[in-house]
Amino acid sequence: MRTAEIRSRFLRHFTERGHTLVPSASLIASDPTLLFTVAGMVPFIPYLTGLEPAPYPRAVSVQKCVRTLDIEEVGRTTRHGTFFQMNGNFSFGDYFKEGAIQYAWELVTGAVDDGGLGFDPDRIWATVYLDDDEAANLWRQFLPAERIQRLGMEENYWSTGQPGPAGPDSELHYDRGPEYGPDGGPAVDKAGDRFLEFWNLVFMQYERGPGAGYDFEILRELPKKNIDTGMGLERVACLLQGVDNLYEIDEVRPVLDAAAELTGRRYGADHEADVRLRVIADHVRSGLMLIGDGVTPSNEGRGYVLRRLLRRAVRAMRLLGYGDPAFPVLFPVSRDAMAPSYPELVTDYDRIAQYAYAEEEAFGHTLRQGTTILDTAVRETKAAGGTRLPGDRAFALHDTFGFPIELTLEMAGEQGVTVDEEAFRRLMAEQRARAKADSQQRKGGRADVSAYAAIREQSGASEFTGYVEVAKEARITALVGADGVRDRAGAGEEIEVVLDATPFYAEAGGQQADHGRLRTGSAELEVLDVQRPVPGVIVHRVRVVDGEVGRGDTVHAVVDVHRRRAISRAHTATHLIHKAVRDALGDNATQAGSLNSPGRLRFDFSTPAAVPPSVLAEVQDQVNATLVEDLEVRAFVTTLPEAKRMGALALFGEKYGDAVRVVEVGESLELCGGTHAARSGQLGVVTLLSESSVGAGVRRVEALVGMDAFRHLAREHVLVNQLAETFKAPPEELPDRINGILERLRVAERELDRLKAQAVLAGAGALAGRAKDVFGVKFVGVQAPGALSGADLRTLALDVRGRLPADTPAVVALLGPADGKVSFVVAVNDLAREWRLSATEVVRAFAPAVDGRGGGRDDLAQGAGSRPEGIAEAVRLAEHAVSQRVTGSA
RNA sequence: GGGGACGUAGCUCAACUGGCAGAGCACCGCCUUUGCAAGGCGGGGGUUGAGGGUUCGAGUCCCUUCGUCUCCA
Repeated sequence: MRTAEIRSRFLRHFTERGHTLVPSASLIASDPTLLFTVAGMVPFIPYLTGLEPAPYPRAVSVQKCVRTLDIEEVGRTTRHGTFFQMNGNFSFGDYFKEGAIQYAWELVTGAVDDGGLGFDPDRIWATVYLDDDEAANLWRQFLPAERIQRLGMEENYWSTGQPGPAGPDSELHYDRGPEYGPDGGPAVDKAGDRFLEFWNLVFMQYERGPGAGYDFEILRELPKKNIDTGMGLERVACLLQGVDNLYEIDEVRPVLDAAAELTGRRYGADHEADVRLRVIADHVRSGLMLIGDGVTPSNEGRGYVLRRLLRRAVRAMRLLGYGDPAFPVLFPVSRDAMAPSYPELVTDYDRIAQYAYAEEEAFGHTLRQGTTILDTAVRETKAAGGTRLPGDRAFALHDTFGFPIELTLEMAGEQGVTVDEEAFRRLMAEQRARAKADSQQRKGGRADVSAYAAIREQSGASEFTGYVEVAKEARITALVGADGVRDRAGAGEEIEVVLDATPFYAEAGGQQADHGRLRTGSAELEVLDVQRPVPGVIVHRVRVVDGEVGRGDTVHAVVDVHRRRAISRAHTATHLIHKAVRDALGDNATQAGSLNSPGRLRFDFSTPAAVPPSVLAEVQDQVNATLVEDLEVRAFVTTLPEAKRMGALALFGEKYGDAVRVVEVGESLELCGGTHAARSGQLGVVTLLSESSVGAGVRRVEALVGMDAFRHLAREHVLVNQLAETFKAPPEELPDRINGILERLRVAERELDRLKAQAVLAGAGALAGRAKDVFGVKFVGVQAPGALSGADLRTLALDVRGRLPADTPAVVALLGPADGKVSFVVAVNDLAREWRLSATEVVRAFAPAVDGRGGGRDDLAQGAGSRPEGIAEAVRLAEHAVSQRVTGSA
């Protein structure tokens, strides 16, 4: 049975039994502390923990998941995949153990013709928690007692590790037969090779207290018990397709085969090669799905995990002897294998391919660079007589240049050199420890998020009324200081205020927070920032300007309208720019972030290359044309499916509830929770300031809106007029005029340099003629004419040296006073150096006479001093140094 | 978030412990030459990413900042 078929049967089974079908959430988890959606229940956490009321009593989903914790195991075991799909049915205070077990049994053993999965009931085993008699008894309806086993907390108890819901669970296993291991059921087959676990039913029954591991207290029974199940889609596919491991199911195997063909390998012939092929198949699929959900390769967070997956796949191809770009072959294969379940992969493929191929190419660059560095490291190791590459070299290759250790091992081995792997691993461990220590230290800062959740529990969510009003009477429901919740605050203090309702917009979606004032009968507070630390709680960070406030006080909340409007105009402009950018560059140019501040905006979007000025001009033109039309900005609330039907743009990874807000301006239609201008005409003018790169594949434009834009343009206008005035040319001729001037300036400067050099060198002949004979050495020691810079002096000295016969040892020492200082140069010819005369030594010998210092090389040295009166003495000392050296060595 | 490396001519890169900013390719001109990456001679091209500091002197050392690459979390 194909994987897509199993998936649709699962969904049908539960929707027929009253479950609401919930589409898979994005792999980008809405919880910012989670890197990815790592389990089927992740999107339901708020309902399962009771944080939010569930919108339906029962639900079913097939959730995309990514886990990279066991990335090293991929390909080596049968069941580790970095991407997998979790089939799950959920009950929120509705049915409990009996329903969960019955539904599961019906689907698993139901006949294929009746929409079931058709497993042989005689091969199904169940495990339950030690004391869970209730579950055990329920299973007895379907299974003989000997195929129901009781296991401990390690296997059959579920908890998050935090205080909150917990409870026993029950797992279904399939007996693959004696060829996979001994009899005895899951209890003896801990590795799960024969009795493969494929469905876990979690019974959320209790509330647990704090404690590490399994050492915690059960506080009470939950008033509303929940069901959370997870059936590994790949595992079931494995079983129903009769293949050995998840890399051989229909959704993965084609990639494996394609990789085998590219590398000329036969799958099954060589264990190590098989592992690599499985790694490639797994990572390519994960990469495809992650990019599909809007993750892009980068050096941090999710993007880094993606990058690592893609690079590991490329690396495995290299190790199999294939060095050309492989993704253009492998990705389309993976896309076609996954398309039956995820048709959007086909429509989004251009965008996905763009990132994947670019990443492979970038890694190719890294590998080429690393190869040359590795080669020199190997050469140096050999030159030093060693046969073992030091661990720090291998680590530097990995750490600094991103060259994988496996390739280092392989390529060093080819050149007959081993690698100190132990040292390498030690350095890796050190780096890991550093990063860990740092993140531990950082954790302290955000512990108080729970405090805000508690406020919501107690006082309910704060209502945002700012779409329709900018002032409101409200009540203070909580005050939070640095040390926690408190009752009062006095003048001068900075605290956080939560209201039951507020017109203040909290920073979100790139739109900056409102500022303004809160006034009570006796106090005045200035709002400095507004944030929403947890959903439903809007926190105003304020400074108490005057008086004293307390919890329960009534306040008059007034938004700074001037700032709000300027921000709103920027936000509306962002939508228009987004639309224009997509019109100009294609729909692949999607928003990757934005910032809307008063009168100014920043808009990041993904696109492969720099945007040419002509396109920017086009974008700016289109936006301003929309402003002139003075279109109405319409905001309305609708359902997500309806919004999608209308073609509204939704950002990746954002979490939208059932009701979504849509903002429409002309042809621009976006899901958006921000505030906007009422009509596009209110924006006045939009002017693009710059276009730049944020990172690979992402560009940024910045723009001004309204009066800020106008003032900017006006300033530029004045500036151009000033320039026209200064250069005596009409504005349109300025570029030519300035280029002409620069060219003339360049010519003049070169001429000046030439004349100066001529002047400097004019005296060179005379100076050379004044050479004295000092014990066989031609010596020129003089105060140079005119005020020469150090560089000029050097040129002169070299010229003088050049004029002296090369077959006689020669020393030239020139000193030039300038601005109360003295610079000096000594040049020595080759023959003089053979006589062991060093320019540096000569300089050092006379420099003190002018309170100077200097040095250089044997043939040329220079320096400077601060006492021009000492020049004559210095010249004498120079000559003395030469004579001493010559006579001393003669 | 924490580390590491690198920013030098249009491109690829040199410049030893601080001491004359260079090479190859590309470009322009002239010459030579019917032959596939043609040869010879000559030439232009640089705020050594930016800013500050140390020093007689900084591409080189120190600090700040921007950018690129990379590892770890």
